[in-house]
Amino acid sequence: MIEITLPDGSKRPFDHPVTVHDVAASIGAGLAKATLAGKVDGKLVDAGFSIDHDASLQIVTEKSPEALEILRHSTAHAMGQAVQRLYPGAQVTIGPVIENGFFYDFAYGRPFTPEDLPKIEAEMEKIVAEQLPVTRSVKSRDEAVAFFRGLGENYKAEIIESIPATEALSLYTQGEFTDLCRGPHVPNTGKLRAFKLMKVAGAYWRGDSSNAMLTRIYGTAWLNDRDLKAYLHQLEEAEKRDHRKIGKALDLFHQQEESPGMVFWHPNGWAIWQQVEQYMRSVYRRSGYQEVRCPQVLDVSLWKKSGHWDNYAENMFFTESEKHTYALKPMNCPGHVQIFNTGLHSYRELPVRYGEFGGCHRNEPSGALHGIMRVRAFTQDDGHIFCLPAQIEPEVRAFHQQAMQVYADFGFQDIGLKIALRPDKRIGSDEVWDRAEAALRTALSAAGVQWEELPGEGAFYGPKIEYHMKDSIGRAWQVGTMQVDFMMPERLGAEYVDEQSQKRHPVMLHRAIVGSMERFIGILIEHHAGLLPVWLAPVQAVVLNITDAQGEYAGQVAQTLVDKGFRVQSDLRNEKVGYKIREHTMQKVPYLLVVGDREKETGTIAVRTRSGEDLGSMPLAGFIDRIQAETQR
RNA sequence: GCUCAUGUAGCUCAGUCGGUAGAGCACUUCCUUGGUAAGGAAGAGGUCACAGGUUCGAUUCCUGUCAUGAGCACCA
Repeated sequence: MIEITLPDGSKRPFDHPVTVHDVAASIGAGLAKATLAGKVDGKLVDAGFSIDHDASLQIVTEKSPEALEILRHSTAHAMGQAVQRLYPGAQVTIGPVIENGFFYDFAYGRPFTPEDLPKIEAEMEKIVAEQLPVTRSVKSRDEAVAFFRGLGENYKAEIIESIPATEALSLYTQGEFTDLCRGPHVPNTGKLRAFKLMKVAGAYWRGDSSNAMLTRIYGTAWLNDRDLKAYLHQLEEAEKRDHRKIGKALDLFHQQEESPGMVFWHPNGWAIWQQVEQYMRSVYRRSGYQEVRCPQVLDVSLWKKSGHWDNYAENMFFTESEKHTYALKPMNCPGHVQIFNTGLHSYRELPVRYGEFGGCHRNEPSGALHGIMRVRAFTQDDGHIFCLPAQIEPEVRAFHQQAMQVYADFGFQDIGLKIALRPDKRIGSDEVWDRAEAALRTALSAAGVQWEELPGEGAFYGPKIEYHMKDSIGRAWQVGTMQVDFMMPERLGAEYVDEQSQKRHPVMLHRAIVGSMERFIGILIEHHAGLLPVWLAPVQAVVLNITDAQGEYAGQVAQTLVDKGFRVQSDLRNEKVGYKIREHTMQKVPYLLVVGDREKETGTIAVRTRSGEDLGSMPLAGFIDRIQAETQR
């Protein structure tokens, strides 16, 4: 006799072991049909799972939060099966569920191409129509290895070999297809719903670039066609926000073949840059940083001392002159240390804070380049704090608050925080690392925020806090960072004199808020879909005349606003006002100021916003008050 | 760097099963002076990414290079 407790608290007795599906059927035929899986004592299991003891049970249907993941995983299996039907000899490797879908990595004689996808999709549809039952079986590790070797699935066998021998493994079979899988899966392939194969890409076996390149096929899967369509639509919308597209349409910047990974800033784009830079300069000033400027090109001897020659050379650009080898700086820290090293510092002076808009060059792998988000020449809002160990925590806390204020001012609320902890390859004692990591955690706790920890991801000289922001299609980019460094001051000979007149090495904190100006502006463009807030907009208003009769007045209005410090242009072309409005609206200019005879006579302007709102006629002074209030920071 | 795809006018894109190319918008000129998202007409504009090869002939086919895109790896 066993008793099954349902989520509503009701209990059902059975005199023999029952499956999840049996229990569902005892409740109703409709529920049985809708059953995708079950949750027994909180553990996800297949619908066919047999319960042999008193247990709590939750039936998983498409309404359950777990449904989508199960569906996606089963859809991945259907794709694996389809590929093996169409391309005998293709080996399946791993096929996990990811955000919005799934992928599967295949090893095959040739890479798959986009042309293969429709065929595979059609075969998947067949598999769905066949309604193949999905069954689970258990094998010992060694049995499983032998089984997959027998099938010629060597990659699979390799994965299983790395699992302890004592573990039993579950295999899922549908028709002729069997794969190793933790499950659960849908009871039969007929349960699969709306799916679409999205793209093919290369991916290294086990994520290691020294291994073979497999073909990865990405797919998306949803509960119904409506959700699938909504997702595809969302992707299209996101594409419209792409900073490369908007950058071209709004004439912000361009890139060209002769300078891969570098940016030509056009007047409009540079206007945005200047706003960001001047804002960040005021942040430096308000938070106790002294702005400095260092050379771009430095002799390699310095990079040998700093450790970059040994650890970073493959990412650096070099140049020669008169038998000396120089490097373009990939980082600003060694330069700041040189400034700190001039003169003698007392512990009383600390913390010393330097800030720079530091241009860096890094020879990034060609495949990593991405618009202005990932470039080879970029400018960091890079600051370094030379301080005492006891000052780490207050400095980190102050930085965090300042950083969050900056993000909020730029319109970002959703910032992902991570702490990257000690890597295997590191310098310094565990005790020092303990202290450094604890300081970061304490500072963030004090700020009352959540973070994710990334073991092994820290820099070799210290742990770091990373601030991440998402772009329009969900890719997360690191912007700000705060790093604790116990090494560089020693390597480069930075010193201060302590209370006992002893020379000591200060702790060095590396910090950036926007990270790279280029990336941050790229994210700004995507975040606002090009509709930059008035204080950042490259052109804040355009004055439009209706006929030549108001040309002079329009010019005066524009000049008055320019004199007040606003970025304003006039458009006096011989075009209809509707034409000009369309053009400047598409250029996303926040305010269009129309002047006709009425405005000219009364000394007013008719104000229209880029969203199409008509604010009516107002005296110029009234508009100035408005835009002034809006652009204050 | 790796896999796949792409590279045609300022922009967005057609096209040539091998016979040196076309649209819309933008641009120039003329007409039009019109009150809130495209007024009309005419014109100019391309070594079809670059370099080799095959061919009577290559923008088209092949190879290589460069760049770009997606993903992987790497990272602000």
